[in-house]
Amino acid sequence: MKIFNTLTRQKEELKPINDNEIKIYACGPTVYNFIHIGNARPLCVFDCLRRYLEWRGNKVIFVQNFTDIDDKLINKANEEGITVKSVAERYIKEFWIDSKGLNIKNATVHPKATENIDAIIDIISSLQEKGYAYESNGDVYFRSKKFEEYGKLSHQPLEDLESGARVNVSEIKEDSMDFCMWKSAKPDEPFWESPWGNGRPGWHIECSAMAGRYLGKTIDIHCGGQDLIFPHHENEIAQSECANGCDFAHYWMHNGYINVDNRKMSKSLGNFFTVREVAEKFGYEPIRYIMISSQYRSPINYSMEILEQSKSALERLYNCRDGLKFAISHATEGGNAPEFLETRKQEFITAMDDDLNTADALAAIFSLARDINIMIANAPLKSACESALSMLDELCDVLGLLYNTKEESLDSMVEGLIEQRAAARKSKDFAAADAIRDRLKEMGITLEDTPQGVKWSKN
RNA sequence: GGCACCAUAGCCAAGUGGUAAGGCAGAGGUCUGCAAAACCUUUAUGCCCCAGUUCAAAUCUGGGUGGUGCCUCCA
Repeated sequence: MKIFNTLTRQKEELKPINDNEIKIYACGPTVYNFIHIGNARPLCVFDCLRRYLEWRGNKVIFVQNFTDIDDKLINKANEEGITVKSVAERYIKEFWIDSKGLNIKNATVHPKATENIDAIIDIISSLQEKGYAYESNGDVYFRSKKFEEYGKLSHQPLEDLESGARVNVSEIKEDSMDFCMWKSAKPDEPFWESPWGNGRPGWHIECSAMAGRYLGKTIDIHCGGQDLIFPHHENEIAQSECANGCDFAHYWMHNGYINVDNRKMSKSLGNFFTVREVAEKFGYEPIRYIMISSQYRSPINYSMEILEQSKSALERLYNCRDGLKFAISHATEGGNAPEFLETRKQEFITAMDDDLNTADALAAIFSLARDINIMIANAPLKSACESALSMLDELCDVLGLLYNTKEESLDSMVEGLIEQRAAARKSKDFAAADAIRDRLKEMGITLEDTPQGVKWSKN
């Protein structure tokens, strides 16, 4: 499989450190609010990456953290007059609801920053011993200029980053490009004891510490949104590589933004939509579909229109699967797996192997759906249908789609109505038949007449 | 100022040298008592513009135009 590596700015063959085992670290949410659509993209995209690698026979160790101590959490806690811990707990709970709704598989480990303070202190101490960190007024900073490779991920020499910086140089720091790893506690802030006094960790150091603790000194893939390249990931590299003396991550993957009216969706611009509010109107699955329907590095312009389109596109796939299930229940025994299954599977693999081209992979699934629909129309044998169903489910599952299971049974009242309608149709009383069909439609049950009999589905 | 990215039909979106995938929406048809679903046909002689390279360019090169992002918390 080839992956576009931000570090080298080109597609590279993925070569894991250990055969058939891939260690992935994905930066997780800062839990001070509901996640928005922009946050949902890396969640969906890298979940696909993980599912695909697993489907291809790899063991994937996937670590995604929760940032549960941070200025934004403290502000939120102060606003609401509650503790930082309760803010974190609340939004972690909300995160799980959205995450489950989007069909994101749980990571192997979901570490919290506050549960890894010891590891954070260890790495800072080690950096201090090596001369990469210095203490100032109870804060601890990283000496960016001491790390010669600083800027290698964002491909910016330090001087250029510096000249563009809009931050005022603080008297506490030796240099404007130094960044904070440990912040001394202000009154009424949560804190932990440390060699530098009471304080709390900075944002970048927690990821270095947790990646190191749960995945080792060198990991295979580190991923996140493009806006994390600088400074977050650049700083993680500096910290981890200086502390450990080896590569931090071999591959860096960054997803593109979700835009609104062609502008980046972000909290500071205030043009964001939460996953929750969108899901309440359209359901979760169209959101995931949108994330899958284009290549992960290109921008997506969010709109109601694409949500509607995604919903319709999904409907096509659901119809195909329903049709297949109906065919299976009415087919005669026997038959073999049709040849097109393997063809479409190969198309799917080729697409995914090319830097996770989910758009092309999805096209392979739609081609498969067409093949299946044509097959169904020609009274196929049972085994042919069963193997087609399992292929459809298998490929959709790699993309994490078609996960909403519809009800498979009807209550006796509805069954009675369906029988009455069948009788009415037989006696050519179409008015009565249509009345029953309309009534069931209002109840959320759609009837379709097929050569094999009536087919129903629930919304 | 530095460094990047993007521009393909009404909408979304693949394709990065060999003659425009797929989805949504639209049109016509088949099937059906009617519908629904499905299937078939159809919808860009053209991929922002201008030059150039080439037998061949959406794809490569140069120059424009328009838009965006990062350099500050951000996925």
